[in-house]
Formats: sequence, structure tokens, C-alpha cells
Amino acid sequence: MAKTTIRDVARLAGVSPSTVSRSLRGIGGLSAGTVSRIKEAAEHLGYSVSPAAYRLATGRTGTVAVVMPYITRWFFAELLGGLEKAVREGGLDLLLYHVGDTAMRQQYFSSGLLRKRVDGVVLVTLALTEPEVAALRALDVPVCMVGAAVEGFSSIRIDDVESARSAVQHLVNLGHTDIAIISGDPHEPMHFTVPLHRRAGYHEALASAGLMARPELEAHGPFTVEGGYSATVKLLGRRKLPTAIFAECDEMAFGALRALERVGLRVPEDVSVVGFDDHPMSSYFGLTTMAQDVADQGRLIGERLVEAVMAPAEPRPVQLNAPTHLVVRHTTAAVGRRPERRSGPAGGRTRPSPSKLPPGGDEQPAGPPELTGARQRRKETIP
Amino acid sequence: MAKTTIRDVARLAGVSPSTVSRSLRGIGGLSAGTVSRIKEAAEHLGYSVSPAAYRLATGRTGTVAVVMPYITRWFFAELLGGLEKAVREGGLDLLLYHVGDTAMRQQYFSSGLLRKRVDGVVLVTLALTEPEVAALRALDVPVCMVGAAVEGFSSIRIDDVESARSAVQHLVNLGHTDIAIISGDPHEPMHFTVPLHRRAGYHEALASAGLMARPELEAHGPFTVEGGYSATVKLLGRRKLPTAIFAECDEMAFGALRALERVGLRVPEDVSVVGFDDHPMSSYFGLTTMAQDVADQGRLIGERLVEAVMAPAEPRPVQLNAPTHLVVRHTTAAVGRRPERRSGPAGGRTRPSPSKLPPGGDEQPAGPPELTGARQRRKETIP
DNA sequence: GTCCACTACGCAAGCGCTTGCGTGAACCGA
DNA sequence: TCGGTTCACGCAAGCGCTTGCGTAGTGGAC
Repeated sequence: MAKTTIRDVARLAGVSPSTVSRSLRGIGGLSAGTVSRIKEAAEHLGYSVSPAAYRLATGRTGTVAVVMPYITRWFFAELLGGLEKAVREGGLDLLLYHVGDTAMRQQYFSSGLLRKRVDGVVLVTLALTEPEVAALRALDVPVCMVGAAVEGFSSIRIDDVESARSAVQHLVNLGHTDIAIISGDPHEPMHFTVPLHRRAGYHEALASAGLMARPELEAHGPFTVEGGYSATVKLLGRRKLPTAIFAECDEMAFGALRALERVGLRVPEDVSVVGFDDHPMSSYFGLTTMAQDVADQGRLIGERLVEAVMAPAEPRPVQLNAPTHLVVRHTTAAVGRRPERRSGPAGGRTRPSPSKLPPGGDEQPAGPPELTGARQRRKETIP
Repeated sequence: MAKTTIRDVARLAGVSPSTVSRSLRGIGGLSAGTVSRIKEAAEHLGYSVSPAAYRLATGRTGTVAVVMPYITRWFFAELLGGLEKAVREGGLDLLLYHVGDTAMRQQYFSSGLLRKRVDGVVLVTLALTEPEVAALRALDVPVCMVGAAVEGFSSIRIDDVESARSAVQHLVNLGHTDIAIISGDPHEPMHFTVPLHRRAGYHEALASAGLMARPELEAHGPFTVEGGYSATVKLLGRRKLPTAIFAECDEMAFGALRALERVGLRVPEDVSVVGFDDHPMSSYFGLTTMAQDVADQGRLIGERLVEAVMAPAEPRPVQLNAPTHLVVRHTTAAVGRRPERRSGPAGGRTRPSPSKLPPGGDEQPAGPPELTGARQRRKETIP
């Protein structure tokens, strides 16, 4: 059972291997009777074509690679989920490559680790060097990118600059003038562009509001809770305190909230915070944030790649633009005053006694945090 | 460049393809001069063996599959990260399979989707049926499991029962007698065993403390923040309120904290909460939890699989036991009284004025939450 | 100088599948 | 009834690599 070949099927069906191949491959010119006899025999023997032989004969691997700099971080895991689904539904296998550092990038791109191994590849948030792009082109397979774009490759991305600008504009609209940013380190070795773009959007918003960009309002750290925490601590140690903080991603915003809480600053009364991504925990924190649908981006680019891999002639690359929209929750308020209405103790400020527990009845109709806590929610969608 | 074959190399080096193959493969019996000439030629041409041909000729795929029911959830993403690293370092490729529902399981196991496609597979937290086990054995490749164990397969897992028991025992030790559990749905279709085991540990702890298991202290939900939130809401809607809650995973615990906060119950003054996993955000919440090192489990089982795949004769399967340990933070306290000493506003109770900001100096030595907020931390390690 | 045991390498047969080309049989109209 | 199509399928040549076996060439022992 483990090693039935096409010949076994052919023999059982009383035909030649080539006929079996054609039948299984759905190539015409076969009589209906033969086809069904073959299908039956194949089924009976539990036959499945040997991928290795198929690959060698056709040159097609039926496999695509996804290479990403992180796996465990929310954005990447989420994207991978959407991608896997699309690729699987397209009938392709998904090879996972993690590029931890620049040395590994060398391996993956320059040396042909991917060569002859995949029919397509998707790169996630990788800012490629010229040699890397050249190596990728030499692969001669469709390449898709998310969070970046290169001439000749399909891509999907949000408009980081405009989205960040819009997030910061929200703070401006609330009257804030001392708006800080906690951003990714602009000098990390992988040269991610996301931090750069979001920072640019921050500066754009400031400029268009006639505000000066002041270095003491900027702090860096990795895109993690701890990164946001320590960046905020840096911010708080400086002379001038901001009344609002723009975090380049939600994880950093969580860290910021934590740091603010620890020094006794209230959010949003003392400091407004806006994040970026709409991480699932954001609704939990009531975090105002610029939302994007990451799983959907994975799905879309996955479908695009499947299409390109399957198509006889490679279709023109497309540059997709994923939408973002501001989700206003409870971490932002007009400068200097309390938010208009708060739904319950969302900020942990008021503490009703336990007697305010929901009245009896086993199935209290209290939905998830997002639903019940979204009184003053609002959306603004960007292209 | 994209299609240099072994023959090109052979020609350049002035030898036969078989000699090139032996040389590249490191098989002895070749003169040093020939070897270096071949290496040089190969390098010059940028040659790399065709995986497809290699596979067809040897029957080895150089690839392993990891199949998991979730990708985006923390545990799985984390595990995948450790796994990928180990597998990559072992020189193997990693194929990612997501089994969403039981129908897909059918596909993956019964139909030989994996057959002839991989040299090994690792299953994550999948409770296999007999036919599935049989299908897996029929693959005739090493199989590794995490979070489960099957005779003949290597595995790594924590002791869920004992760890859960120990977590609940912590609550018992604090004097709690009304201890609730929010657990995974025992009747979900995938038959995950983790919720079952952790629930069993909960019951063991109760029993050994002479406490009755009361159904009104149990609520179910998926292993997510929202699952924990809604399960807790159910709990709070019942007649008798618990003084402590054991959440089967940290995400659920986060949801529980949120639900408690929303009804004005203080943690840990009114209700203690203990989670399971030590999710990175747990230190952020000050959550007391039963910690496990998931990435390390991925690494270990990955190395194990590599070993088994590479070995000429398959080594005996091993059952690894990963340790867990209780991390006591700020969400648990003795029943009916305030915690002894709290480090700052960790629970969000006291609100010092902004004047209590860290004194000047740009680099306040305030580490990540874990470090500065761990005054009353303690560890207990389980085998 | 002969014989033998190595050494270092080439030959060729696969691995299991695809596919261009070729061919016998069935089928058509005349 | 017959030549020409069309249909349905078989042949065999690869795809690029590995490997068991065979064999020139080399060196040493006699």
C-alpha cells in the first residue's frame, strides 16, 4: 500500500501507465469506460502519485515557500494563518522559512536554497537589497510580497504612511500638541520599512498641523510589549511629558499602557494612547488603534500566488492595497479633559461594589469586550 | 545558472556524473585532487542538486511536516517557532499543515496526503483516533507528538493533570474553598485532551483538599480571551460567587480578569485568578500562572525528529516530559484579605499623582514588567 | 617481470512519472 | 467496399540524480 506505483494501477486497469497518467491528470482523449476503470483501480489500491517523480518529470514542485522574519509575533502568525489556508485550498504545499538574521538571508537568497525547491515564494515585510532581488528574479518563479513592494513582484500592503498619519491626526483633532511616538528602532539590521513609514506618517501629521517634531518625543524599541514599555519609560524620564503617545504597533501600545499605569498616569485623562494593528487584545484594553485585517492580507496574497503558480503564462504582477481604519475606543480623549462618557469601569477607574454584579440568570447577555465596550466606537476607512 | 545539472559539473571537472555525486555526498574512495576540482566546478557553476531528482533516486524527501489545529494561537505559534529552528538546523524543510476541522483530518490522515511527501511528521495536541494512528503508522516514517502520546511515537508533553492540580493547590493553600474553573469545552469535535487533563487536575486538587466539585463552579469556552470572558460572565451570573478562578490557559485568564473588572470585582482582593502557560502578556497583567516553555518543547521535539529522520536505523521512540512551574504574581492572594505588600499600582488600585514619575535621567533603570514587578514571585517546578 | 590487491573512477540501471509521437481500430462518407 | 479521419491508447525517451558493479590503472610483494 505504501508503495503502489502507477504501473500497479495500470496493470489492474488493464492499460498502460501513460493512460493512467493522462486519466488522473484529466487530459482528454480517453474513453469514459477506461477513465472510470482507472479511477476505480487507483482508489482500490489507495494510489497517489509520487510527488518526487511528478516533480522530476514536470519540473513543477507543487510547493510554495513563505519566508518571514518572525513566526511567533501576532502579525506574522496571523498572516501565516490566512496564507496557509489559501495555499492549501489552491492545492499547494507550504514550506516555512524563518530568516532570523542577515546571515540567514544570505543563505536563503544568494545561495540558491530555494532554487528548484518551490514554484513560488512570498516574502513578508522584508526590505530586500538589490542582490537579493536579483537572486529572487533568478529563481524564475512568481514572487509575492506583503508589507513591501518591488517592481515585477505582486504585493499587498497597507499604506503605512497614510494610516499612521491618520492615526496621529486623530490625536491632533483631539487637541493634542505634545504627541510622542514609540517606534521601532530605525537602525536595526534587517532594515524593516514599516517603522520608517509609520514614523514618516507621524511626522506628516505633525507638520500638517503646524507642530514641530521634537526628538525628545521619540523613543525606540522592538515591536513587543516590553519594547513599548521600555520606550515609554524612556519618554517618561524626560523633561517634557507628552499628552499623547502614538505606538507603532499594538504590542508596543500595551507596553505603553502598562508603563503609564505604573507611574500613575491615567489613560486617557492624562495621556492618550493610540496603537496600530488592532491586535485581538486591543479591544480588551479598549485601545484606540488603526486596524488592519492581517489574515485577509495573507489570504489575498496567497490566492494571488496560487493563481500565478497555476497559470500557464504568468499573469502581470499586481500591487494590492489593503484597507485600514481607525477604531476609536477608550484610550484617546480630548487633551486636558475627561472623556465624555465611559461605559463602566473600562479604564479601571471606578470600582462599583460587588452588589453591581449582573442580576441572576445563568446566561447573562454580556458579549465579548469588543461588543459591549464599544459605545463610542467610530470608524474611518482608508483606501 | 538556474538549470545547471550534475552533468555540467562533471564535464567541467572532467569526471563522470557519478563521481560528482559521490564527491558532493562525501562518499569516500575519491582522490583529494578530484574532490577539490569538483567542488570548485560546482561552486563556479553555482550548482545545487535538484531536490526532486534526489528524492526520486533516494526516496528521501528531506522534508518533515508539522500538522497543527491552530496556527495563530500563542501556544502553536510559539511551538512552531522552536520547531522550525530545530528542523532548519537539522537541514530539513518544514511543511506546514493546518487541520481546521475533522473533515480535514480525514484528508490528511486516511487519504495519504502525507505519503511519499515527508520523511517525518510532528502532530501537535491532536488526539488521534485508532484509524488515524494506523494511517500514521502506515506512513512508515518517524512520528513525533507534542501534547499527546501514542505507543510507538516519540512525544513531548507537560503533565497537564499534575500541573493543573498544583496550580489549583496554590489556591487551596491560600485558603480558597470556592474555586471555580473556566475550561475548554469538553465536547468540542476535535477531542483535545488538554482541557480534559487540566480539568482532571482541578478536580484532583479539590478532592485532596476535601472540597466538593460543584457544577455551578464550572464554565466552558474556547481557549481565547473571549472564551474566558464569556465563561467568567456565566460564572458571575450564578447564585454562588467563587473566591478564586482557575483558568485553563492564560488567554482565558485575561478574559476572566476583564470580566471581573467590568463588574467591579477586585483581583486579588475579591477574586484570585490563576492561569496556565505563562503567556508573554501574563507578566504584564501580573497574572499568577503555571508556566511552561513552549518554544523549548518545539525545539526538543524538532531535534528528536531530525535525529530519527537522519538515523540509518530508526531509534527507539522516547517520551519526553517538559517541566512546568508556578509563577506567583499578583492575581492570587489569601482568601478574604488584601495581599501583604503590593509593588505600586500593579492592580490599578492606588493612583499616585504624576509627581511620582521617575526622577530625571533619560535611562530610568525600570526593566520590563516581569523584572520590576516580581517582588513576591516564587517558583515551584514540577518534574 | 608477473601477479594480486587495492584505489579511483566510469557504466548503466533504475527511482516513478509525464508526454510527444506513433499506430491499430473504429468510423465516416462516397 | 475502400481510403482517409478521428479516436483511444501504447511506446519510449526523458526529468536529474544515486549506486551496485565492473574495470582500468597503480603499487607492492615475490
